[in-house]
Amino acid sequence: MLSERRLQVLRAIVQDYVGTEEPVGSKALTERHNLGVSPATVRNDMAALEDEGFIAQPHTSAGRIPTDKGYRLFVDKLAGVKPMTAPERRAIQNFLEGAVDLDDVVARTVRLLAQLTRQVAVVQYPSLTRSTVRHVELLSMAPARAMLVLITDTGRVEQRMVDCPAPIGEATLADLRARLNSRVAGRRFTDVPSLVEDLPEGFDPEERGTVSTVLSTLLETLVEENEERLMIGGTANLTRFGHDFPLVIRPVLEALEEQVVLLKLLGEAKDPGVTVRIGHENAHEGLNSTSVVSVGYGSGGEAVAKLGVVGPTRMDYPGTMGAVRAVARYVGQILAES
Amino acid sequence: MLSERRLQVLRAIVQDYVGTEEPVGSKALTERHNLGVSPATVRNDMAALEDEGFIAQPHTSAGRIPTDKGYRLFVDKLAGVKPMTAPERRAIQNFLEGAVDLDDVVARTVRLLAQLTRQVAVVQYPSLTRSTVRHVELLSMAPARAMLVLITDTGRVEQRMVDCPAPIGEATLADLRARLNSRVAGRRFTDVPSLVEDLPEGFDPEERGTVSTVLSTLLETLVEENEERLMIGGTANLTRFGHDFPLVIRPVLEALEEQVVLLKLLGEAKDPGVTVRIGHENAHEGLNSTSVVSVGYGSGGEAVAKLGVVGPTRMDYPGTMGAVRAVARYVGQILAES
DNA sequence: TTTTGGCACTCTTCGCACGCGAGTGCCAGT
DNA sequence: ACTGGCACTCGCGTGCGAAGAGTGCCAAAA
Repeated sequence: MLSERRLQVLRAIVQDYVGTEEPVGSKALTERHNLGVSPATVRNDMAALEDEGFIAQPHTSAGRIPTDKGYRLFVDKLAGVKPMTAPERRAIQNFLEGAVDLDDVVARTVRLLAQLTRQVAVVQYPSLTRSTVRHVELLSMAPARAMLVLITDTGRVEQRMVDCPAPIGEATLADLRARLNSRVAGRRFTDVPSLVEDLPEGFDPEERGTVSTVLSTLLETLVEENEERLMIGGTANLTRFGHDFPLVIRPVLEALEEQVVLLKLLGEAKDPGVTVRIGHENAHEGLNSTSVVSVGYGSGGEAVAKLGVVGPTRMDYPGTMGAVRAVARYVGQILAES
Repeated sequence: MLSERRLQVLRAIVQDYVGTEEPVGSKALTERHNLGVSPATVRNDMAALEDEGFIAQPHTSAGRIPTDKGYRLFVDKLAGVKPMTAPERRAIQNFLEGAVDLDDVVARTVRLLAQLTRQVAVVQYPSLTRSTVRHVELLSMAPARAMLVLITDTGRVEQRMVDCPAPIGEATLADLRARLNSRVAGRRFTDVPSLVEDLPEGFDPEERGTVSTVLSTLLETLVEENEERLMIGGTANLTRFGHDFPLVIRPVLEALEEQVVLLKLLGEAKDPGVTVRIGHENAHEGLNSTSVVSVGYGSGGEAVAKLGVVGPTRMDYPGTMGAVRAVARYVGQILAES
């Protein structure tokens, strides 16, 4: 087990390294933090910490830098979440309240997160399994062509063209719309398939083809709606990665363009609070030199989506976690109001 | 005036520099291109080209690199557009044909462009002044709350909540929907305001407030719809910018996040064909070391939006222009079909 | 007049040696 | 268990010299 002071030394190393971006040595440590012991003692502690794998030295005779494992310990045991100051919280709230619709909320959230953390922000659109259908609309576009519009309780709208096997009359369409809505309005996505299963039976045989075409399109749309989208921003902050960044930045940019990767990344975090994944803890290897700080957010008490930031492992964890948590909280409020 | 051979020298310099990314000297030039003259002659020509401002040398006693003005001449007079090969064209077509809806078309186009040109791709969503309204839908959400859904001929759907001053009945809503559609369906965005101007007059006095609220929301939505959106991709290709890129890449990333900037950028290109803006020709100073190759595309003969790529001034102009033109052409086809 | 070969000159780049300084590890002493 | 001292290791910056690429200019040839 590591003594209390050794943990303090680790904490000091992380803090200094995050600040200076340079390997930190024993002497500098004792000067900047008053640990009450001499450099020699600190050296012993550092040697122990290195044995345990919490810190490492880039080359012999250079200072130490924290390893992923070191950051992990720091995050878990040595540092809390740094709450936002009152003015910051007000600024967040004000900025988010200016949003006019869902897209705008997400867009503003991304900007805000990127600005607060000076890192790359990722925000998932709210939706998914807990979503319910608010309304389904059917419009006739051409004799054998209809448009299906799906509106969800989170305010998202999805449309799809439906090519019918046979011409369809306005009356039938209106009838179908009415029946459809009476069954699925207010219901969860996941419940819809079983609710509409027997719907074609209520129609004339020659219309059933059309009805089931419409229904299967609806089901498809629901599934696609489940495949969540997300928005990213603040990629310019990637330039903060460090001097060696040309090699690091490329896989990160590639990963950020693969929405699938990001969604998986956010999805992995099951923790109810703020989740931190450090360096190699990220499954995607392009992100092995980054840390991801994420948290769920949602309108009610339930989390309906995730948001977070991607930055260098050498980041200000307490501050970032604080910002992410605060933003999630206020976005939740905004969503609940609208 | 510049002699024919001097232009050939400039062309050779541009080609070599684009290929090698290194300043090109007189000797290397005569070796790689058989100009039929000696290095000394080429040196004289280079001196003349430098006097005219087409090329420059980074330091004394290094090779020459083209200036923005040099690239400009190259693009205008010395190089044509390199057409895509037949297999490439087939690949483009196949890839785009897999798209399921408008978003997907745009997304695929971005990927395609980024891959073909190995640069950052920008695609504007089709829409704008020539767009027409396909359908307007009104849904009751709560007693005094309605949802307005706007569907355009390009397949885009926009929705907006409307808070009414007074409760509104289903019947009134249906009535309004019918009247609204009979007036605006099929009409251009720009014509809508005058078409609905006198609509409230057909309603009971106590309903007029609600009606005009709905109408003004509709007009707002149309305006916002006009503010076009765009999608970008291939940012990982920014790492191709060169060795010195840390400083260059940052303003570019910042510019790419400002959709307004990009829209202005694309909007500036009035040329009916492929437009190339080189280096300082770009108004936004973050993009002063990039070139933008763009072109309009559209479903019919008319261009409804733009697409293009952003890359280093040192780029393969003929190839890039060919790729951009080809993609625009096939996207137009796809849009026309759907 | 244009082209060419030659030549001197300018700079950048690279390798190398050197010294400095930060930092380490170890050990003996408190 | 902590501390001070000491020898050792490297990385990093500096200065110098050689190499090489490229230029500009000039006088001769076409």
